[in-house]
Amino acid sequence: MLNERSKKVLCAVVQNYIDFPGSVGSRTVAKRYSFGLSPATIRNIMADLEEMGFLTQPHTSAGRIPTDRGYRFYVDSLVAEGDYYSNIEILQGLYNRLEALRNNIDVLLSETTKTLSMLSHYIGVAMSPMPDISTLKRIELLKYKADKVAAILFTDEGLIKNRVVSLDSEVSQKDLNRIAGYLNSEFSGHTFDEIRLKVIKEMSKEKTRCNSLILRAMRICQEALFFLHSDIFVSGLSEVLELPDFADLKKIRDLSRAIEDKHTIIKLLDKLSEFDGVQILIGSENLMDEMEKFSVVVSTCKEGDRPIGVVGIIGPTRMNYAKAIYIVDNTAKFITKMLVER
Amino acid sequence: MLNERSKKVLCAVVQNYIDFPGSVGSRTVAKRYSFGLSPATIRNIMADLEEMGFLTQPHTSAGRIPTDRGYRFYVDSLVAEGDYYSNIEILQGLYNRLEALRNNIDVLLSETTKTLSMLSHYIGVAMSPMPDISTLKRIELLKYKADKVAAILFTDEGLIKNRVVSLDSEVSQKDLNRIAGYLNSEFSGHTFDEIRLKVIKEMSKEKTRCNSLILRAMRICQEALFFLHSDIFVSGLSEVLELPDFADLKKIRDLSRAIEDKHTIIKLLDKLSEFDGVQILIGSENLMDEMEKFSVVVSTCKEGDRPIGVVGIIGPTRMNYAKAIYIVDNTAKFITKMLVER
DNA sequence: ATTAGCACTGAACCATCGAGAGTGCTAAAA
DNA sequence: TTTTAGCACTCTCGATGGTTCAGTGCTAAT
Repeated sequence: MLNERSKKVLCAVVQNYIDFPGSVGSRTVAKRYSFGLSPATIRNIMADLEEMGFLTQPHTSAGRIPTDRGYRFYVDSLVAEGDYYSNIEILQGLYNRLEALRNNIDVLLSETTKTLSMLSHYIGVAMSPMPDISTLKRIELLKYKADKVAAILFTDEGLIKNRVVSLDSEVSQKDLNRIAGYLNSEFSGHTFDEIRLKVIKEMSKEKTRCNSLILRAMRICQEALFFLHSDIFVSGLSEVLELPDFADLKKIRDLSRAIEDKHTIIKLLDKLSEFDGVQILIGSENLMDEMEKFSVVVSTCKEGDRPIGVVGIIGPTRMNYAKAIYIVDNTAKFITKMLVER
Repeated sequence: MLNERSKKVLCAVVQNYIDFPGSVGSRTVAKRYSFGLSPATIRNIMADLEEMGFLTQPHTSAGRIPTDRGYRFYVDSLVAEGDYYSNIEILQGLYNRLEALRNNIDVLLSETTKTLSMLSHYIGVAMSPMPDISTLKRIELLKYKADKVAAILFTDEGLIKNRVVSLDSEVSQKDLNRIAGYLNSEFSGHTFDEIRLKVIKEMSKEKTRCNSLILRAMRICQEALFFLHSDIFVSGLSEVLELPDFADLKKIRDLSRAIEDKHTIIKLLDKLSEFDGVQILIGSENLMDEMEKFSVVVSTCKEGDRPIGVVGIIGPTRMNYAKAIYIVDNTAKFITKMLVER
């Protein structure tokens, strides 16, 4: 459908647009990339590419700029060729700083976003695994105040969460230990989703309602395990505001709305986390109105098949994809190593 | 130095500028605020006010706009008169939503910032107490992996923090309990600052180095207590971007740089937290270059004399101060109640 | 001390114009 | 048949200039 020559021209246009702001004309392409073709020929090809939806004109008599579809083609051929960036030294230096934080996953992820945004000059994002599908490793209950208990949740993914829950009556630490023991024997090794179901089922049993220990245990679970959510970290908005792409206010508003709506971002990243390797969504592929001018490049850190975190970059569709892919890929691998070895 | 009439004119100009964007001229003041004076007289007064540094002209033959000093005078007289906003019902409705979160201070504060920004249409900020001056109530050590321990720190302010620390050798939970017991007996009731000093002192003692239990305890403390920092929550950037004040890119960049630099914001809020009641910093009073076009309205939640949290609003200097003060004041009182009753 | 009157100022808006970049089309060349 | 040169055309962008308008500062009268 697209002959070799058209492909080359398309990629040249996209590349040039990424490298230099401003629409790209036939003359530029003919000159800068040596096709041995005259501007007129390039013009014809570009007209064809426009017809096919890879390029568009901001206005008659301007050059062409890529559409989302154009970027997609470019990125796909980039990935196919494995033609990324490469200067590992710079990365390594920044990663070293993160080494010291490996014990505390939330601090690690939060700092990782800063590193990502520094490296890429785009927005860095990172997300801890979705609690719903995380598996509980252990729960500990510590008496906190007379009728409050701090529940410490450990997951197989290495997350540690603490939540305070209120009880209807005072309970001794000894009783709490018994309750915790019971909960661990029942729920350890199950995902939070499963546990929630079990709790609901258990609560409806006659037997449970009579056994005050189990009843208490279930109540605590209800409060402690519901409404858990992924932690998400975002940083580097000020980086992208320096880019010429963000000259207009509307775009900035959209972006800031999008990144403040953590819930939606979490869903987006979660959906991507089932795949392996670097995933890329370009412009409207995001399926979020506010994000239609932006691209997302992410990779999921996995231990076996289980996601243990997501890292990535958000930037304008006119993004240096080669560099972004390279950075995200390496950062994900680095974080994976740190989290798995932990 | 400023006679009654000048004061009134000054406040009228500021009020008008806050209510309607655009510089305010003598005619407007004379008309909208019934002084019984002609525009010409107002003009003279305004010229005086400019000379004294309360007002400024964007350009000759434009109206006047307030300087930071002008705002300051206005705000001071606002506070002196206790002349705030008042429709408590709206607030109450939003606060109810927060009630459910009272057990978990970080979730509470994070949601509070959203409420603040929704109410004010400016940026909401909230900060947990500075760990340095928080007092440790209890420390618990839970075995996490072979050579890792999760340290759970409880403070008198109601914070719960967990950190993972690495050990040089495996330690049993029983030993950990002994270590925790020792640490609690030694450090409970002391601030983290004090504890850090004690740890350093202890580490230098010959006796310590020989006692492997104490040595371990100190090592754990070192890792767990150092580099603690306040949690800070910020939200509502997209709200302020809708304001006409944020038409120009430079301002947006400054603001986003300022709120991404959490460290500096923490220092700023910390400095303000020693005072009681609503504190206001206008424009350049912030002493941060990036913040010179913005104002901060905060109030510290205290239990007795001890700060247990800071809540506030960041917005343009052209801010509805009466409303902002009202919102911050009430929110701080509400949060204080929730945290203290906990 | 206050005010009316008036000349003056500078931003904002609008229309116009020329330059420049780049196109599409046509006809000639390969 | 494909490629290219040539040319008319289109649209943006920046500069220019005129007009309007809000609001000032000053002066002289009240």
